[in-house]
Amino acid sequence: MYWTEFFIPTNKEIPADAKIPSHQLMIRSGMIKQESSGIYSWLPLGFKVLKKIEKIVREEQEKAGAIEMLMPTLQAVELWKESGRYDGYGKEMLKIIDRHNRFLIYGPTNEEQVTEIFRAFVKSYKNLPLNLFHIQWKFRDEIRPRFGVMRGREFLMKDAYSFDLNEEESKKSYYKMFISYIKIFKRLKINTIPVVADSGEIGGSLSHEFSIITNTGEGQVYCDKRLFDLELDNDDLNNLSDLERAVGNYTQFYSATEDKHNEKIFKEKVPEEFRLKGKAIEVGHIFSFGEKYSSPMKAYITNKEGKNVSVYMGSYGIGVSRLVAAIIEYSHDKKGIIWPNSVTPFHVGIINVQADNKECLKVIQEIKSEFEENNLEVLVDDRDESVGKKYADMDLIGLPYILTIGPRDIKEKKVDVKFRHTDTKENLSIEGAINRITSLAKEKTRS
RNA sequence: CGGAGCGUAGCGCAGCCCGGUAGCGCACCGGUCUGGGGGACCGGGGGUCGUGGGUUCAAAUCCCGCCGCUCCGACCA
Repeated sequence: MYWTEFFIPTNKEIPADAKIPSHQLMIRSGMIKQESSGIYSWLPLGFKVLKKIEKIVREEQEKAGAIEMLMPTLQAVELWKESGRYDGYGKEMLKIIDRHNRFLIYGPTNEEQVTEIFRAFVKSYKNLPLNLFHIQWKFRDEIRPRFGVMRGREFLMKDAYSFDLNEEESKKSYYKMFISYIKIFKRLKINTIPVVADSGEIGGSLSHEFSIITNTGEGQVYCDKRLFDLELDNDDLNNLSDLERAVGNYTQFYSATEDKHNEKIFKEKVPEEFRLKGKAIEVGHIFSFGEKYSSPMKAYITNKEGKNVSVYMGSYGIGVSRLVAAIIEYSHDKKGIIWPNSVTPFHVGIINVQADNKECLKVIQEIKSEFEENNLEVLVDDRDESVGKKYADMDLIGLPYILTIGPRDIKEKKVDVKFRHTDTKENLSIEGAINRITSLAKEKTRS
């Protein structure tokens, strides 16, 4: 992709309304544009990242046995009255009246909807377990939206819903999702902390939040750093005891939110060098809530004995749009964003020092196609701008590998390579640079 | 929802207190020179001052209503 043929409206000025780094950087790098309080357009660069995160989430959820579908954004309020949540959720629900004077809501979540689908089609224990997920826009009419897409009113969320015959089976589904979440966050290169959580409005007994620690989150979290070094074996875990062991590996370490934190236990359990406390951004939340919805909504299944019983459910959310901001909070410097390879909008940025130098353009085109043959995405800054501006913009939008092509170096078939992650530069041969970056990018994109 | 503040060119702001027909930086357009970290010079374009009303000979400026946005607090992926 050439910069002049794409659309990246960058801005040098820090927008007055944006207070936290991710919000400022997303606006300055032309990823998003605010349309209303808590409502944003996703411009091409932001959209690319959003889609990449979405893809990773989808792949991992499917590996864990969840099946993708799509439910509508608008829901009839009747379902919410049936579950008893209509009053509980209250003003956060955006209500819409259609021309027939029917009340609809822009869904803040989909437990009711999916339960309705389930009860319409599934009648037998033989069809269980089942886990359905979708990635859909939600709307919660927050009292005070803030921090850009971190706490918007409209947001993209992956929500999965599990259906099981009984509590034990349901636990299995829950643990599978727990492990799947660990894998997702690993691929996104963010350290998340699973914290035992209140289940809030969703309700239920077993619940974990997955948070990342940054300077600008909301609410304190305390944890044991050793959590971050844990490795998952890649085997598919299918029986409860294996799953329990894998999850237990994580939950054995101390982690607590402010309200549940116990300084004494913290100090007993966690050696000083592993103690970590900071502000948390919640990026995922999983719940097991049994019959909370299936019972009032009569989502019954027939068990082996021929009896009708309420299905056991759980729900599992990931804030996809929030993750874009969360990753930036986690990975940026004064100059701009630093994307992990797995979600970067382009892997390689190429700066053309002299916009009208034909020889440079030719070399760039060759380098570009070679990267593209290796499935790396390339953005060539071919604008007729000063070099300084091009560097500043490249750093701002956060591409991991930045090549400088200029008349000085191409005579010797060399190129300057900047590694954004380490903020280091090397002068390499063109072939060497291509090989090096290709292997680095692939290695880091996988894992 | 309680408290505070803001709305003037695409962005960041000054002007408002003390009323007299709107300004700065960046961005943008044309040109010349440049080009290895936001380059220089010359020449240009662009604003119903959020909106409705009131006071006044005269309102960006004073008064009232409305709308929008932001910040601090209580709530949420």
